[in-house]
Amino acid sequence: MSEAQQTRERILRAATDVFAQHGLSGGRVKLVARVAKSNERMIYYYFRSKEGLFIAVLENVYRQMWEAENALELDRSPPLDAIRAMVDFTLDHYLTHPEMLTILNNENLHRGRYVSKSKKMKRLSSPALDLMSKIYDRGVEEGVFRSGLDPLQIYLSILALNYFYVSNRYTLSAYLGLDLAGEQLKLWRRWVAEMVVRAVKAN
Amino acid sequence: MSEAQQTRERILRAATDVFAQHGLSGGRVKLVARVAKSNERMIYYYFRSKEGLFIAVLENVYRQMWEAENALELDRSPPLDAIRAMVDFTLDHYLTHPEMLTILNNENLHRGRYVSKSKKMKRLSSPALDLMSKIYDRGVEEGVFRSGLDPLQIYLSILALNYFYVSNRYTLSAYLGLDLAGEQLKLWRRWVAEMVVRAVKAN
Amino acid sequence: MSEAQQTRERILRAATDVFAQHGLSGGRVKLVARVAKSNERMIYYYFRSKEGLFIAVLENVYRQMWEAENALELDRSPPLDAIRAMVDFTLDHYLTHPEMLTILNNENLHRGRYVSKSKKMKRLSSPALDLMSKIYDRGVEEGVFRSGLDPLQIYLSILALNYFYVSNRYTLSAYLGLDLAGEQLKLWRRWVAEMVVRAVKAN
Amino acid sequence: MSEAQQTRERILRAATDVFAQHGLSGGRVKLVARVAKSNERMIYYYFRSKEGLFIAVLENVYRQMWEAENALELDRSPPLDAIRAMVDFTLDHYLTHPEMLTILNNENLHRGRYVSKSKKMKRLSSPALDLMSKIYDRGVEEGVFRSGLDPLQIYLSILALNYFYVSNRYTLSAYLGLDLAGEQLKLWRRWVAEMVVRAVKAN
DNA sequence: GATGAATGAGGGTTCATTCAT
DNA sequence: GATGAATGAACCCTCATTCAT
Repeated sequence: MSEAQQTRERILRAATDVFAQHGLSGGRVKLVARVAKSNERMIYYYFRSKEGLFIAVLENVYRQMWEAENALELDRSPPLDAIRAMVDFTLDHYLTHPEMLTILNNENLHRGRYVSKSKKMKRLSSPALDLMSKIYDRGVEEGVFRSGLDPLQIYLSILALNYFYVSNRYTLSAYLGLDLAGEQLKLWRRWVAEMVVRAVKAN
Repeated sequence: MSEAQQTRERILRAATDVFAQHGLSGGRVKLVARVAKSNERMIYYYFRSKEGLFIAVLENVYRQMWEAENALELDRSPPLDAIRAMVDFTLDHYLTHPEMLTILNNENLHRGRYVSKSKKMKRLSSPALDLMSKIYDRGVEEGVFRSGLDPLQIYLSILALNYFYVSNRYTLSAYLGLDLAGEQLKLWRRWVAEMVVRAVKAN
Repeated sequence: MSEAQQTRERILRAATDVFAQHGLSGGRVKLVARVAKSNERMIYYYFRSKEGLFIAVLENVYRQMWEAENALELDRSPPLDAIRAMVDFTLDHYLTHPEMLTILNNENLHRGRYVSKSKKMKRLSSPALDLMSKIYDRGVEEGVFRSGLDPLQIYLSILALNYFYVSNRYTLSAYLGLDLAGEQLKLWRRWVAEMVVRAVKAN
Repeated sequence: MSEAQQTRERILRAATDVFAQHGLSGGRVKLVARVAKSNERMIYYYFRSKEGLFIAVLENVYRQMWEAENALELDRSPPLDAIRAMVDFTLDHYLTHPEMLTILNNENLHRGRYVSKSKKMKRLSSPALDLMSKIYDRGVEEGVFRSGLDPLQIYLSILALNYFYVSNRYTLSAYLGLDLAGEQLKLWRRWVAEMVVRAVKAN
């Protein structure tokens, strides 16, 4: 990778961290420059504006999710195992990419304004959703899943249960007076899998 | 209510809207003043600082949730019906108080920093969680629920499934190319109830 | 003293402290109110404006100096003793009324703008200067002082040597790395008396 | 000097004037920018804050004094002439650098707070004080000065007599109803020299 | 005589951004 | 490709002051 590309990369990574920690309006261009060990001018050179930088970060976050989903190989696993693997994968991805959550929350705050400004992101389609459809169909075929369900809803449920837990752990901890990390996390992982499985299993 | 209190109230409501739409750092004090039909100075008169204002908004959002939960009367409903009512209640509260979601997201962004600065919010305890415990115990007693579950997990699941759907509808719509409002919303409501019921029902 | 007058008095004293510590532009009306255990509105009630308050403080400071000078009884002391008494008096007054120094400095900063706005202060005349004139004349008459000197210059010298020392002790201490209080102060007192005496004594 | 340095210099000069005329809290950043023919932002670019700017001004004032003192060449003058030269030098420096007085007064107001924040000013030592020590020692050696005096006191006396006169001329003029500039100034210069000489001269 | 509520103007400071080199 | 200097607009906040009661 050329030096120039390295600079660009460093800025992008720094921006991901900064926006993840402070949000879009709270994230300072100056801080990005400092974290990236570059200078502000370079940010404008490579990304045109703060908004441009944010969109690049957004694209990167989505792309990483997309690539990770794409790497999933569950075509031949038994349907129930595949479902459990999906749960694990989702939770792990959120835990290892915490920046994703806050950056997506920011997008929600702005009602998806920046996603729609990106040319790259027009309908990436979700590999995981496609996968879930296949798994579900196979499960029904094999008689382990009950028919008539919507794979989208199953998929969204997995996202929801994990997203909420990881995203809200700080306020929930404060509100409920519990520590949601550690042992609780393991229990939650098992509980989510169980919920989803019970939701789809035949009889 | 005195005129002074009305002014305070107007500011608080305006701030709730503004912070809900733009976040904490994106929310402008000037805008709050304009929306409240007051002036900037009064904000500092009543709330000391922008941060003080945000904390007041946060307290208000929590209090409203707490009051709504407290008004729930499900002590004598059949356990399964009570569960379904909880799902409905949660989803409805989120839909009618959309400001809650973004404001809580902001709190999560800052890792609960402002909740912990509030004196009023130290452990409000959640009436809904208590209620869920009672419902669950009764359900087990009556033999309709299977035993050995954690009411907290059941409760969090209801929150998660609804929170995610309402909070992320804009990015999900864009990402998946669907409209999650309208008919889809009704289906989701039914699906959440079904998931939770299946998770807790005896056999 | 009526309650009303007490309030006025408390405000005036508080203002003297506040202006002495922070200067005119640095002194906050709010702080004066707090220190006086009253409220801002009362300040405007009694003094019309911040400037009016400052002028009242200024008048007070001058009046106290004037009264103290007026109480000096040195008409019958031997001239040399009288001179020494003047030195002591001046230094002591500065030490016991440190607010005077900063408030006068402030006046100097503004080139005497506020003195000239006061109706009460138009030419109070200085009792101490008059006294010095008498002492000097007597000293010449008695042959202990040399003739041809200007009592004003003698008087100003006493002021200068004491004013400077008390007023600048903080910066001088920092600049020269010395402690000008304590023992040094005693030596200075003696030195000033000696200087003045040597300046006026015949041969 | 580079253009950038010129900008910095212009701001510093402007700030010296503004703080000298209005004090620290009375001095407006906006005014500094206007006088410097620059803009407010540059002040923060070069000096970080209003306080930083004030400290820079303070350092500059001290440095100028230090340099001027350093340029004094009185090693070979007859001791009495040297003393008189010191008096002239001090008075002239105050007259040509009137900003020094108000800025130092401000420092005194704040009890030397800003001097102690400066890294550059930790003990510059005073060339003039060193010089005075040498002059005094030589004077004693040559038998023209009486022994047993403290050069610091002699030096401070010169400062005091001149500082007071220049610094307080506005209030004194108003208070005493005199004009202290013009002819009076010449007389004062002579008087100060005479006082100091009489204080140190043998017999 | 005393107080809480309200206000406009302006305070210092920081923001994202662009100009030169 | 990289950097220091410069900028205008806007930010949060505080000021002295006045309006009602």
